[in-house]
Amino acid sequence: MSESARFPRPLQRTRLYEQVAEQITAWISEKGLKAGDRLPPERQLATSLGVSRATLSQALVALEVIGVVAVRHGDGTVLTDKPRVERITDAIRAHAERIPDVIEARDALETKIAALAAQRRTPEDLEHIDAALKAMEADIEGGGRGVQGDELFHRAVTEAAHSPLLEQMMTEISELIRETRIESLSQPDRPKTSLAGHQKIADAIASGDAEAAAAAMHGHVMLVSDVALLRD
Amino acid sequence: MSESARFPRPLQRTRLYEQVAEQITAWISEKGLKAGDRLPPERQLATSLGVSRATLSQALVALEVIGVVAVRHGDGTVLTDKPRVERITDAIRAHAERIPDVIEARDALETKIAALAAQRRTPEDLEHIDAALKAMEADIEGGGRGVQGDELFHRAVTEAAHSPLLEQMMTEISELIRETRIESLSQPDRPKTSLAGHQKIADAIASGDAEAAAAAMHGHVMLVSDVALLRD
DNA sequence: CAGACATTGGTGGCCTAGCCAATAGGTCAA
DNA sequence: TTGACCTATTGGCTAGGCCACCAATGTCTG
Repeated sequence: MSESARFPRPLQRTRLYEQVAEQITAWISEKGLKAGDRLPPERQLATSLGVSRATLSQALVALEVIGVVAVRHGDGTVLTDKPRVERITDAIRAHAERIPDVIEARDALETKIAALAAQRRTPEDLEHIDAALKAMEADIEGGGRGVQGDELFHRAVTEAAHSPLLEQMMTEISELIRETRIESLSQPDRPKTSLAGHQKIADAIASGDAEAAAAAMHGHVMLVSDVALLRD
Repeated sequence: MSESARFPRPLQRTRLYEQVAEQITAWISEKGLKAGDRLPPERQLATSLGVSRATLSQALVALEVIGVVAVRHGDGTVLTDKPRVERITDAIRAHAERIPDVIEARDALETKIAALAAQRRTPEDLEHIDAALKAMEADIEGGGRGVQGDELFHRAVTEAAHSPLLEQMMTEISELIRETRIESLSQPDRPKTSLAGHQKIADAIASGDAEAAAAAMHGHVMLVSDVALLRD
């Protein structure tokens, strides 16, 4: 190889790994690959792309940083669905544990999300929300705290809003929210109260009442807020 | 180390390049390096970090993707002036131009931000807001569209909210907002209307009325929304 | 002397070759 | 069935080398 000197350089100082990364993403969407699907082994991919393993590795690092794939030692390279956008999370955590900040951000995002969900939810969305509600209920009756159901519920509502940007932002702070969530649900009787709050939100969304949904969500987040603030 | 058996799941899959990247960033902030400053040559850095050049190269790719450094062939590795998190921007833009999504996200964030600003603004914050207002006014009277003043105003309000997480999120979508902003202010008479809206927001913030500030901001964002939607 | 050109040292880009380490899945004995 | 073990497969990382690029310096020419 290496007859590239022939071309007058398309103005771009494109690094090889960038081209490789683009080809890979193109290949992914072309093949319609989804989260969990595997990329070919590095050695094979490298030869089929006509680059060295080192360069391919750089491309994979780039894709990993962006959050497109997850490279697993000894296993393979797997497509990621929920990109690891932990940058913000890390930044915040590194600075200081600021629970109130998280509450504020959550309130801002989820209130709007609830309102949008009330307007846009499809029957499928309502099913998901209901399923999450039932899961949480079952867990609590069994003595659990309903943490997983709680998370499912909020994710279902977020998806029902059908707003990619807001969903992305929720994903970014989801990890921070999780911490406050666990704390909140650890309070006695809190799970039941929380469940009731969820039901109220779900009802408003189901009935298409955006204002009521927003209000219910706001109240719910504030409830969690109280608890979180107690620990200071 | 390596007593990770303590935790059932964590399973530390730290890739070498990640550690290297962290060490480099640590070294950067430790040395207080700024944009334009140079990192040591790869070979030197590699040996001093005790890794191969290939691994160091991966770390640099990661940092390049994040936007911390720019690697220049034949010249060296230079710190970038934009430690930005353009991930979202890129992701959205790559997918499709979704103006409505931006409006929604902006509404969610800025409504909350306005409310917080009303409660937390310091005298300095009010000064900044007022200065932005005046700048926009002067620009418009001079026949301009007040784009810069508009941006200044929203940034000042965001800072007045004193909420790092929300501020971070605003930064992330600021570029997307800018596009809609320019479009909106291109409409005849829109600059004046927009200025009036800003004044209303500023007054509410100054008087400490959170609800009024939120309502005013919401109305303002919706105004922009109308315009943006017109172009479809 | 001034400007164009060639040289050179330093830097990153990319490759080849190879060994190490983790994982999954099979085999076989208890 | 269960558990320990083996092994093929796959990624992780290193070493060493050659090439391309850039900037500064030196050199030649007009």
